[in-house]
Amino acid sequence: MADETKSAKSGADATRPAAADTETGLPKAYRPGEVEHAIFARWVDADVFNPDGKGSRADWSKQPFVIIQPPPNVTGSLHLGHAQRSTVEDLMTRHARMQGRPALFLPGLDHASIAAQYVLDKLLAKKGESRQSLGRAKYLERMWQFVDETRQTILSQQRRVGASLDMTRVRFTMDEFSARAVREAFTRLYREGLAYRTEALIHWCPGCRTSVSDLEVIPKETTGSLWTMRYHLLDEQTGAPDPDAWISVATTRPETLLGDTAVAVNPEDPRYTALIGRQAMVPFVDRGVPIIADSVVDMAFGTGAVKITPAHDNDDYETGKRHGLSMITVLDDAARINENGGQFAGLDRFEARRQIVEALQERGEMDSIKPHEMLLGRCQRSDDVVEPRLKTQWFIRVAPLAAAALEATRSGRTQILPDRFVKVWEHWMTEMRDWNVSRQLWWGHRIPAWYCPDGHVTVTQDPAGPVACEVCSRPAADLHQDEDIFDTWFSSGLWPFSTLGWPDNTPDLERFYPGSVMETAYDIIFFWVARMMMLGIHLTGEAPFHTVYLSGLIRDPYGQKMSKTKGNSVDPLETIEEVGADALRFALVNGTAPGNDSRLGAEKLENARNFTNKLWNVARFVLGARPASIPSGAPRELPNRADVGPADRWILSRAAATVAAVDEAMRLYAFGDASQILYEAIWNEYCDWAVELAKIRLGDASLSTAEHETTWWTLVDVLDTYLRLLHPIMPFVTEEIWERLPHLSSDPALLIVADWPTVVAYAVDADAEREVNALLELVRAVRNARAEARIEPAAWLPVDVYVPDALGPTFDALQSAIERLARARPLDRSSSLDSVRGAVDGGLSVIVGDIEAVVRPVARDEAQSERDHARLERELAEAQALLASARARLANDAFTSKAPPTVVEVARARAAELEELVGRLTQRLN
RNA sequence: GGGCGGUUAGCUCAGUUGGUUAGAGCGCAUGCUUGACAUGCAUGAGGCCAGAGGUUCAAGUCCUCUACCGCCCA
Repeated sequence: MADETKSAKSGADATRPAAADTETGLPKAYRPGEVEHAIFARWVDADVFNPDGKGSRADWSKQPFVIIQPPPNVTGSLHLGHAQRSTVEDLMTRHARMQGRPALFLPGLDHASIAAQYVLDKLLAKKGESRQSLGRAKYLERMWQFVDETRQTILSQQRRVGASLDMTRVRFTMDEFSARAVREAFTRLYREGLAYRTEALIHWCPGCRTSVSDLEVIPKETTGSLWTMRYHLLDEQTGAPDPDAWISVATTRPETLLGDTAVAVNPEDPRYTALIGRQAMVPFVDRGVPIIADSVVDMAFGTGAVKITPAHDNDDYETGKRHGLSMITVLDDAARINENGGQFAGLDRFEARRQIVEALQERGEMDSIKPHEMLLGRCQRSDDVVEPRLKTQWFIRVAPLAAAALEATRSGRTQILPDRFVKVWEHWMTEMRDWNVSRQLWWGHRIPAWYCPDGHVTVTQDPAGPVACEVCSRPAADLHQDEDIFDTWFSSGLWPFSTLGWPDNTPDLERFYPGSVMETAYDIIFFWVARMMMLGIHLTGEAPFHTVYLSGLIRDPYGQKMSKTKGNSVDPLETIEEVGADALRFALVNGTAPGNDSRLGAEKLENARNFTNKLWNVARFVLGARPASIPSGAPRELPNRADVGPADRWILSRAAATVAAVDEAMRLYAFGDASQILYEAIWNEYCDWAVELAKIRLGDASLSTAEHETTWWTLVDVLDTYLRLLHPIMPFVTEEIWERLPHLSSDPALLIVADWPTVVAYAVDADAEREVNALLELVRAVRNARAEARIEPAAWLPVDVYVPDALGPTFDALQSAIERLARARPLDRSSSLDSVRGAVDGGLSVIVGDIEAVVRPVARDEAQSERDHARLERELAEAQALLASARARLANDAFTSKAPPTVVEVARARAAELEELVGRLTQRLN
C-alpha cells in the first residue's frame, strides 16, 4: 500500500495508460506532450501569427502592437532567460491580438560577432585549424556553414515555448536588410560628424585580438601585488643617474615601466616638493623621465609616487595628455613586449613582468612586494586580462545622441519599467564615453570606409564602394577598404527599424514603427536599449518604442545565476517535456514583478503543472456535465437571466470582477498579478465553489430543464471567459480545452484569435456576491466547527440554522447545496434566532456574521463539547480584541474629525458588527 | 568611493495611490479513495512586515538613520 502511494505521488503513474473518462473521452491527467505540437501546427496552418495572415482577425483601425524580439545569438540554444522573455513578449502579443489589434511579434537572430567567433574558434582548434591558418575568406565561409547549421535551433526551440512569432518576417543581423541599414546609418553618422576615426586608448583583448567597448570589460576583484621599486634620480649637472638618490614608485604592473614617460606625485605632498621638475631614470630602457606634479596622484597610495605609462593605462593616458607626455606602446596585439621593450622584446606580458621583477630584485632596486586587492578588467567573452592600448579606431560621438535619448525618457515618450531603472539610465546616459565601434574581427559588417594611399577617408553606403577618393579623386582601384568590422551592437542598435526595411519607407516600417514594447533583461540596458534609443531617435526621428519593459534574471532555487558550467541550469526543453510549455510559462510569470530577479525550481514548476491539470479536469467535468437536453455539438447559449440561480449569478459576477482585475494588471504590465488573479479565480472560486454548487443544482430533480441548462451554460460561460483570460499565459491547454467547448456563431475557430473578454455589465451583481458569500462562509464555519470538535467527517448531522430574512430566498435556493457541502442533514431553517439558540443543548455553536447555527452530534460527548467551547472562547477573545481596537479608534476625536467620512463610516459599521458578534458569542458561552 | 534594490510565515515570493482582521505556493499538522482532478479535497497552526527614530487621525506602504545581503557604476 505504502509503495503504491509513493509511486503515485512521484508521478510514476505517468507511464500507465491514461484512464479516459467515458463521457468525454479525455484522459484523466492533462498530457501536454501529446497535444502541444498539434496545437502549434494548427496555429501555423491558420496563419494567425502574421497580422496580414489569412487567419488574422486584426482590425487595422486599431493601434498595432509590435514587439521586435531581442535577437538571440545565432549559435546559441534556448536557456531559461530566453524562455522567460519569450513568454512575456508572447503573452503581451497574444493579449493584443485577442483585443483585435494588429499584433506583430517579429523574430530574429543576432550574428553575435565576437561570441560566434569565440565559439567557432574553439571548434576549429579541435581540428587543428585556426583563424590564422584559414585566412579571412575561408574562415567566413566556415562561419556561414556553421551558422546555417545552428540558425534553426533556437527559432524552433522558441516555438516549443509557444512564441507566436511571425516567421514570414524573420530577420538576421547579417542579412541584407541589416547590412543596408548598417551602411546607411554609418554613412549618415559620418557625414554629420557623429562617426569619427582617431587614435585613442582603447580596451584590447589579446585573446580575441580585437578592441572591445567599455561595456565588454568586466572588472573583477583580484589579489595582485603592489611592487615598490626605485627610479634613480638624474644628477642635475651631469644628467647621470645618482646611485644614492632615488624615488620609489609603487605599481601593480611593473612590466609597463618599459613605456614609462614620467613619474608623478601630488603637488601637495611635502615629501616630494623638492623633486618636482627633476628627472628620474626608468630602469632597463634607461630613459630619463620628468617628475611631474598632478593632483590625481593619491598621496596615500603606495609611496605617493607613481610611474606614468600613458600608452597602457587609462588614468596615465589622461595625465599624459595633460602634461604633453610622449606615449610609448610596448605591447603588441598578442600582448607580448614589442621592439620598444629592449631586452624584454618578444616576451609575453606576464613573463616580462616576472623577469623584470627578478632583475630589479637582483639589483636591489625592489623595496617591497605586498599583496594588493584590486579590480582587474577582463574580457567579457574570453576572460583574458584586457590591455588598455593606443589604436586607431572608429568612434561614435554619443553626447548629442544620448541627449536626445534622455529627452525621450524625460518627456515620457518612452517609459522605462520598472521606473527605478530610470535613475540608472539617466546616470549612464549622462556619463557615457564615445563608443568604439570598430572591431578587429572578421565575422560582422565590414566598416564601409575606404582609404587612399594618402590616407584620405571615403565613406559610402554603396555596397560596391566609392568610385574615387572623396578628397583627391584617386580611382577606386587605388583605395582599400577598412579591414575592421562593426561591434555587434551597432547592427543591434538599428534592429527596431532595420527589421522593418529601413532606410526604405516600406509598408511595414510605415505600419509597425515605432514599436510598442521593448522587453529585455535589465543587464543589457546599456549594451542595447541605450543604443537602440540613440540610433533610433537620431536616424528615424522617433523613439523606437514607447515602453521598455525590463525583466529580472532567472536564478536557481538558491539564488545563484544559472550556468551550464555550474550545472544548476534548468533546461527549458527538458522542462517542457516534463510539465509542458504552459506550466513552464506560468511558473516563469507567476510571482514575479518586472525588474526583480526570481528563482525557479521544481516546486514552482510542479505547482504550475498542477494548475494546468486542475484546469484540464474542471473542463472535463464541465464537458461531461452537459444536461441531456442539450444536444452534443449544440452552439453555445448565454445563460438565461430568467433561469439563473444565486450561485450562477454569483460566479458570473465574480468572473466579471476577474476580467476587470486582469485588465488592470495587464494595463500595468503586472503579469505576475494577472497570473495570480486567474489562479485564484479558477481554483478557489470556480473549481472549489461554483462547480460544487452547480453539481448539486444540475442534479436537483425539483428544478426545471431550463434551469439545469442555464446553470450549465453559466459554467461554460465562465470557463470560456477564464480560458480567454488565461490564454496569453497558458496558450496550449487553453486552446485545447476551448476547442471542445460550445462556441458562439461569432467565435473564430481558434482561441488564439478569439475576442478578449469585456466586463459584461449585467453580470455584475453585488447582491448575489454578498449573499452567496455569506452562505459559503456558513459552510466553512460548519466544517470548521466539526473539524475542531473532531467529528467524523463523513457523518451527516442535523443542523438548525437561522438566517436573516434578507438572506432567506438565497438560502432556500441553495439549501440542498449547503446540506451537501456542510454534510448537514436535516438542515432546518428556523424562523427565529431564539429557536436556534434554544436548541443548542450540547451541540456545536456556529456564528458567522449574522447567521447562527447549531450542529447536533448524534452522540453526546463531553470532550467534544469542551473542544467546541474552547473554539468559541478563542473566537470570542479574537473578536473582543478587534472590538477594543475599533472602539479605541472611534473614541479618538482626531480620527473621527480628520479621516474621510467613508473611512469613519466603515469603522463604525465594523465596530457595530464586532459588538454584535461579541454579544452572540458571549451569549452562547453562558 | 557613488548609486540602486532587497530584508514580510519554516522556505520562495506577492502586497497598486497610506485606510477594516497582511496574502499565495511549497512545506508542516489533522483527517478524507466526496462521481472532474490524490497533479486531488477539507480543516488548521504559523508573521512585533530587519532595527531605531519621524510624518500622519492612521504606516508593511511615506521620510531619516543603522545593520546585513545582492547588483550596477567608477
